[in-house]
Amino acid sequence: MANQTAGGSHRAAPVHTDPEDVSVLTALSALADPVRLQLVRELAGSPVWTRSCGSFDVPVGKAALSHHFSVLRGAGLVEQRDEGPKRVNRLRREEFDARFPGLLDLVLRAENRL
Amino acid sequence: MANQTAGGSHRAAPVHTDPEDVSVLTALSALADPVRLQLVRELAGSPVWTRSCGSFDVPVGKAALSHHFSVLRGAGLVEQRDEGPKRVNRLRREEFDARFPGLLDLVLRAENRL
DNA sequence: CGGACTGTAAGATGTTCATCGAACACTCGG
DNA sequence: CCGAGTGTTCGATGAACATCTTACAGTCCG
Repeated sequence: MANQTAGGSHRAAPVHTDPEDVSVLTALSALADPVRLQLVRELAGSPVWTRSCGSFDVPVGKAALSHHFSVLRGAGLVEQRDEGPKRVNRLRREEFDARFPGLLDLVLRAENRL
Repeated sequence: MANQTAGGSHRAAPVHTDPEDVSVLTALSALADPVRLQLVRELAGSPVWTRSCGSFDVPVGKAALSHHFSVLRGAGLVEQRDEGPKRVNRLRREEFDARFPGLLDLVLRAENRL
């Protein structure tokens, strides 16, 4: 019957935090980690809603990966949506940029090595 | 004979890091701490070279304080100079801003609660 | 249904880091 | 030279966190 994108999954919906409710400290802490930094960067270089959690080339297991995405959600950086068995991601560019102007741009600059 | 600012103290000079040599990760990590955030903010609101390390109203002992200043120096955020028995500080606004445009401005905005 | 795939949850482990207390170094004024 | 003031270093402690392993909960396909 109902398809994935349509009806709605029976899975617990991911908890999202509005960037407006995020403190500077939380935002900086979220970005101050090599793995999460790479996630954000890869995400920024991909079309929206195209990357599932497992599609990232990071050197950690899926449990840790799940944790990192939880942190990114809590910082208002990433939005997630269930699409069949996968959970696809979107970088909340505009919303996050409205709350912290220039921060994402800064982090995404190639000049900024690790 | 030689006065403090002139001759040069016999004390170990503080180790400074050029903002140009600082990674994004280091910069974000340095700012992702409540005590250091407060130090930077207080420093930004004071004239240059007027604040000694002990003049900040932070809820930590002097040992921890010394550590935090070390981190801030390592991130290219603060410059220190010995002035008599005191060590006075300067926020490296322009230099840091050249390396990470907008980051300091963002952190100093009053709108950004802790 | 059963199995492959994807992600989350819980518990254990190890490391990093913020903090403190105490000892030390240096400067300056009596 | 001594003492007050200022800051650093060292060792230890405790908390936070990143990670793993294992177990579990969904979704989809045959």
